[in-house]
Amino acid sequence: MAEISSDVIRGYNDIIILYMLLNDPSYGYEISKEIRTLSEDKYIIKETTLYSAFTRMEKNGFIESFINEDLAGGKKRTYYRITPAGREYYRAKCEEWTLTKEVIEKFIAKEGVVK
Amino acid sequence: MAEISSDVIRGYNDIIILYMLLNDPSYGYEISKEIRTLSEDKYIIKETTLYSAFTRMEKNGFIESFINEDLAGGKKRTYYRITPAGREYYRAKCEEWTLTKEVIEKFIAKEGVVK
DNA sequence: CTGTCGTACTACGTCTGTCGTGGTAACTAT
DNA sequence: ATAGTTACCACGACAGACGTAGTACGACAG
Repeated sequence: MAEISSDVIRGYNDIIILYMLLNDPSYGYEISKEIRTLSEDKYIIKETTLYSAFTRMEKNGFIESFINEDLAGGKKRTYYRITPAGREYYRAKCEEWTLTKEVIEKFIAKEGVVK
Repeated sequence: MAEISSDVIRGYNDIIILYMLLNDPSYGYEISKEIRTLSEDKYIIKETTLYSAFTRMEKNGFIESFINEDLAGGKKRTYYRITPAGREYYRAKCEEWTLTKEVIEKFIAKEGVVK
């Protein structure tokens, strides 16, 4: 199974993470597993990448954190919720994706062109 | 006209440049103009990005440089030619693109899902 | 004959996102 | 007991992209 290099996915981690928050708040560990599942094991986000994305996006106002303390055993978990600015950012990034995809495909040679 | 951010294109500059060398050797200035033309002004590669990609890819054995000294006015120009390893790298990157595209599109919400 | 524009690079330093390493801590199954 | 899973964070390294600036030559306008 081929895997995706980080430089190739770079710039898309934000929208991947935000996608996971569109409907409900969630937290790091769960999001990382969902990304893996949804991508059918093709993309496994690194923990540090994920958590540093949280920090960055919260600083930028795209997500908000809150702590859930009502867990069994008195454990805490940091949840994230997408903000309106985050939704707008997500939407813009999706549009950018469409454009980028079109551009890149101009540079993908059709079978046979690469002799 | 929307423009493409560098993080989004990161990881694809290599294949964009190599695509330009598939048929014939070329040089920096020409390649940059061709990228602009081919992408219909949607992607304008920065000079420094281009030239540092040349250095990197030559180090990796994907391209070879040679100097054309037979230009009017005794001018010199550095040309680049793709190597067999470069062709293989290009091919592999194109495959990776296909996979990446599929993965990312799983995280692009369909109209209406983003309420 | 001076100045600007286009051609064709190169050097240097900065920034940002990703990732490797390693650590903490509590619960859960064997 | 201990290995595994859950859940997270700090620190530093790295690499690619980019901003700024500089060189140098030719063409062409005024």
